[in-house]
Amino acid sequence: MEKLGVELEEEGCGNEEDDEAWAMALADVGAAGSLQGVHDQVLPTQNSSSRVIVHVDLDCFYAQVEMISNPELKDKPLGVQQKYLVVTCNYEARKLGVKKLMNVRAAKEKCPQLVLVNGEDLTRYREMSYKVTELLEEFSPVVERLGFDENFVDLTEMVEKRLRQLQSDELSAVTVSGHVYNNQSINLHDILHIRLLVGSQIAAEMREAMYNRLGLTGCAGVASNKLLAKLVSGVFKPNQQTVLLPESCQHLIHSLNHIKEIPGIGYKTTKCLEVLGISSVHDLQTFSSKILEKELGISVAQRILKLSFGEDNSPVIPSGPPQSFSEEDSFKKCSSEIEAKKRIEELLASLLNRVCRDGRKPHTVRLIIRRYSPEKHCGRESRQCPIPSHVIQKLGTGNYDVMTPMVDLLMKLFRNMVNVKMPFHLTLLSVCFCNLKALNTARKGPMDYYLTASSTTASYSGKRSFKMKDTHMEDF
DNA sequence: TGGGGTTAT
DNA sequence: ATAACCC
Repeated sequence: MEKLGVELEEEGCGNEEDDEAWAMALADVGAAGSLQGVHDQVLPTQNSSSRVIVHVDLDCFYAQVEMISNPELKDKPLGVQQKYLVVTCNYEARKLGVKKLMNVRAAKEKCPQLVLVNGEDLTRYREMSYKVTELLEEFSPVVERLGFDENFVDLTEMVEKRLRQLQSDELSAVTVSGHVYNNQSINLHDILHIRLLVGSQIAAEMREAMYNRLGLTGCAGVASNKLLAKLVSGVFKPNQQTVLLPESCQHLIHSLNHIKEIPGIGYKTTKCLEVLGISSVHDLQTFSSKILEKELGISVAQRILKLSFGEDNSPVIPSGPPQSFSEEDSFKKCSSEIEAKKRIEELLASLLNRVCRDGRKPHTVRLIIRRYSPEKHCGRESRQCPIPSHVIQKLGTGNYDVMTPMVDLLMKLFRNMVNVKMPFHLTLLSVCFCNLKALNTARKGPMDYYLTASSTTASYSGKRSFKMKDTHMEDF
């Protein structure tokens, strides 16, 4: 009995609603009579709420979108190119040795028949990405995006609801959809197993809907938290799904060859841990927490230590509409203010279209640059400022030139960062609109609350079509 | 390494 | 404003 408590992560304290849902599910199980033992087994863990989370991960997303756009590309090895990189490729190409983020030359060398399409314009990918998120939101509104091609959904409530609607004699007939991690045996007397199996059925329905309605395939992983759901979703790879039962949690986490494979332990932390002689999950699990806290800070140390045990109490946070819109362009060299201005104008023109279609208004604009350095890692600098309110007003309207004041503003930010009287060498420019507000919230008073609250709730997809009066941009 | 995103400090 | 993380 204690063992069960250990293998469940101690998720954040269950709220009242969770506990109520628990009690109802347990009542149903109890009614099954022969399943009476479930009570004794599960009740001790009730105070630590147990969730059912699915991680949905589209297969080579950009390549799939391209194949839908142009079906001739199906059954051919396809790569999506950004600058000199193949950022992703379909499975035909992978069979022939092409990898993600491979140099175009290396990819062509490995696979001369490789077909390449340019994927620098993310518009269609972004649109399809939000269609996926919105489809998943139909199942449960609690959907968190991770990049363009991954989503987490908290299925806990949906699972409880389905269990409540099951007849007691149907409980023992619940089946899994897809793979069970580690081929672990299912115990239908274990309510945790039952819940996760119902989660696997919902995951299958989600993948079916994605395929039928959007033509997209993907993987899904079902587990009791985001970390485990994400790790398990990748176990069977294209277009399959896997559920993790609690007893195989340690097996999963120890199947990782290196701590850098744990989501949440990134480049910097990995470097830091390497210096401490930590490279395997076991190394991290058994390392002194005090020393770790001193090296990484208490926050990171405690979080990654828990991650190493497969524990992750972070909630699925509904993403809602985006917090920012940005467009960037990288290049070999930009060394004149004139050229920078031209590039900034292009970025801005696309952004204004996007912001306009969103309907909300950005109140802040930011300019980001990357300076050339012989072979150092990134290092970006940025300057931001509020957007003057008279410019904000014109943003949605489509008439009058909002380009000119915005370009002027951005060039001021540019000159604030770059001393244009000295030689410079930039390799990236990016413009970002952020601090998005629902309406012109400049007014104060009781109405303000209602105005902002309602339109933030709306689902996110392209509304409001609009044509720019501004010149040039996407001539080709 | 691209062209995006997020949150924490 | 930067730095870390994610894809």
